[in-house]
Amino acid sequence: MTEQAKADGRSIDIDSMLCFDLYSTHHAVGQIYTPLLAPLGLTYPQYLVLLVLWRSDDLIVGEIGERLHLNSSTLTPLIKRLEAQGLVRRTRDAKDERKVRVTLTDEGKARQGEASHIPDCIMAAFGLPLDELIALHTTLGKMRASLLAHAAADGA
Amino acid sequence: MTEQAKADGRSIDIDSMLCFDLYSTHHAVGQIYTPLLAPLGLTYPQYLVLLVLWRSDDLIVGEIGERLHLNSSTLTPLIKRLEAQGLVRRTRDAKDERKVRVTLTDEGKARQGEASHIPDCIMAAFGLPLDELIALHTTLGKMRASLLAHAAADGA
DNA sequence: TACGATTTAATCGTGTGCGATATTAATCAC
DNA sequence: GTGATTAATATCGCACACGATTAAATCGTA
Repeated sequence: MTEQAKADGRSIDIDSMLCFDLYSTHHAVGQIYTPLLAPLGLTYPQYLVLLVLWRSDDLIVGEIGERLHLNSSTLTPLIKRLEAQGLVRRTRDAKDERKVRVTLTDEGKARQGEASHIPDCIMAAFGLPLDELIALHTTLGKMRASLLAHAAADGA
Repeated sequence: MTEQAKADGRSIDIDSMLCFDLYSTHHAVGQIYTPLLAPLGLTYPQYLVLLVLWRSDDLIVGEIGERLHLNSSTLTPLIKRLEAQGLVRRTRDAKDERKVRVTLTDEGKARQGEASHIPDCIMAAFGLPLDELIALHTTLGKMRASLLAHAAADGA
């Protein structure tokens, strides 16, 4: 058992509590997004891919994967579903045929307008003041960087 | 578009950044847990179920689901996999045959000792001082409560 | 007692996610 | 310039995760 579990009552199992915090808050976010995205015919990961493309269109699969920390085995079928809905096009790069360029269709671009109300809904659902949200963003950024560094170190 | 996006450069898209923070930090936690749990033959959700049972053995499926915010369609197959590994037993409650009681086997109890090094590994990987971790726990708790309240309100 | 409503798990279909592997294209070595 | 290596995407198998539905047991109440 952890040392701090014995030394300090308030920090018992802070590790598993925090992991569970991330796990369950992430789920709770999903429960907010699902009804907002359902009318647009999108899932949350699909919305994330569109967010990336709305910011900078015409990316290859690997570039989307870098931004979202997803690999091709997840992205390929997901992007094909977006293509089946007519929101993006998948075309082989003429210069390098290994690459698949993903570009928004007119309908894919139009979805941005239809989704424009979502950020305010999310901010409202967070229920925290802006400065606290920014602090949270900073803390989670540091934590993620540390976690990824440890994962890479153990894997090497 | 959000109002604060125009007013304050640092808070542009804080909503999607924060959702992505939760999403990707959660994933990063998974990448830390996976190699730690692999020698025990466990996945992270399976480990969470065992954490719950180690704390209080002999729960019904619904009680585990309450604690982890998971429903039976996720838990039933997951617990069956734990049963197939000989870590838990599933028995119908004699008093109320609708309920399935989940209890640890001796081998399931023994896994707790084999997993005892994990919390310290996780704490180290977080890379943040304890007070910051406790503050994060508090913030995420408030956020989760707000998100769930909004989800319930919209659903009703 | 009977019978409709509720509770509890289980099942089904869809959509992520990942590791391992395969496939194809490009590049490097010599 | 050909063979080996590397890079980029796709495929496969497994394990979540959820909503909707189903099935069985129990409860409430007339």
